[in-house]
Amino acid sequence: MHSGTIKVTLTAENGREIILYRVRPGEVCLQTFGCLVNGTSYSAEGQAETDLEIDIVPVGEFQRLVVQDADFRQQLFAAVATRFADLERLVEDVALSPIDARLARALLRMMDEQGQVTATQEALATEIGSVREVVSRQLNAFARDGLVELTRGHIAVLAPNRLDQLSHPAV
Amino acid sequence: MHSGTIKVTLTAENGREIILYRVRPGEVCLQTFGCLVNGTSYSAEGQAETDLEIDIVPVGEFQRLVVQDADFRQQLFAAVATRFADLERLVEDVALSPIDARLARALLRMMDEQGQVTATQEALATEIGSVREVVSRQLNAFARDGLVELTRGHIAVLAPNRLDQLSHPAV
DNA sequence: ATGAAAAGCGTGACTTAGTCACATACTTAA
DNA sequence: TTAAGTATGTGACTAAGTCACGCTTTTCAT
Repeated sequence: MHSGTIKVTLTAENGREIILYRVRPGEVCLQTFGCLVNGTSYSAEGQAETDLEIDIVPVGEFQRLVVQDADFRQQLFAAVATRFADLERLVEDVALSPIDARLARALLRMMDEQGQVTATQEALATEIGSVREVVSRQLNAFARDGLVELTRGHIAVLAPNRLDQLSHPAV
Repeated sequence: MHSGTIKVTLTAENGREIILYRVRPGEVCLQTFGCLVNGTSYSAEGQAETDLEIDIVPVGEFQRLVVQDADFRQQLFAAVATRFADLERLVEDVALSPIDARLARALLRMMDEQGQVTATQEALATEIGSVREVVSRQLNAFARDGLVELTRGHIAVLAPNRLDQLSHPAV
C-alpha cells in the first residue's frame, strides 16, 4: 500500500545540509503535524528518495481517525515516538559525538549484508551532519587502519566489529 | 494547577551536557511518551528547575483521555508539535550555526525586561550545547565590542539589537 | 566516438570550536 | 578569617570545518 522513503533534511543559508530523519514504509509521516494541530510550519524539507506510493490524510479525516480508529492512533503515536527518538539521537550525535564515531555508526547503519555501503562521500557527510572533506579524510584514515576499502561511490566495510567499537562512546 | 519548569537534558559519557528543551506550565510533558506508546525508553533526563506542581496521568487514563477529551487531545498535540519545533531548531543550531550566533540567541531568549541575564557561563554553555571556556571567550569578545557587560553570575545586555543581528543567519 | 561538462575524490593551508591544565577572584560557612 | 567551593580567564593544543585547488572518472550531446 505504501512504498518508498522520504528523507527530511534541514538546510542552512550557507548550503550545509543535515538529514533529520527518514520516513519509511508503514510509518506515518508527521512532517506537517504542526500544521494539523496549530498551523505551525516547519523549516525542514522533505524529499522523496525513491518513487512513492502513499496515502494522504486530509485534516478533517485526521481528526476523525484519531478519535475513532484505534489502529490509526496507535500508528500515529508510534511514529511520534520514533521521531522523538531519532531527533534526540541526532542531537546527541551532532552535539556530543566525535566525527569518527558518527561516521562509523553511519557506515554500520547503511551497509548491506555483504558489508557494502553504496553512497558518495558527500551523501555520507550530509548523513552525519558534516562535510565532504572531513568524511574523505576520516574514511582514508579508516582505510589506512584496514577498516574499510574505498572505491568511487561506495565503501566496503572490512572490519564491522572494529567500527562498532569506534562507534561506541569512546571514554 | 501546574507550576514550575522541567528541563530535559542529554548527557554524554564525557560529562558534556546539552539542554534538549524545557517543559513549561500548561504544557503536557512528553518525556515518557515513548513508554506510553510502545515501551521505548529515552536516554534523556528530566530535571526540575523549580518546585513543581503537576498532574501525573497514568497510562490507562491517558488512553481514555485521548479518545474522549478533545481538550486534552488538543493540548497533547500542541505539546508534540512544540517539541518537534524545539528539537528541529536545536539540531539546526548545533549542527549549522556558529557559536556567536547561538550565544547571541540564548542571551536574547534569557534576558529580562531590563536586559539582565542571570546565569553562569557554565549554564549558558549547556544551554547552547558548548563549553564554558568557549562561552567565556565569546562573552568577552561581545564585551570588548560593547554588546554586553559581565559580572559574576550574570550578563547585562547593552545592545540587544546588535546581538539580534548577530543571531541571524550570517551570510 | 569524442571532447566537454559534471560528478567524485584528495589535499594543503587556514579558521573556528573544543579540550586540557592551570591561575585567579569571589562567596560562603565553619 | 580562613578554607572550601564556585565562577571566571587564559595559554597551548587538538579536532572539525572552510576555502581553494587539482586530479580522475563518468556522463552526455554532437
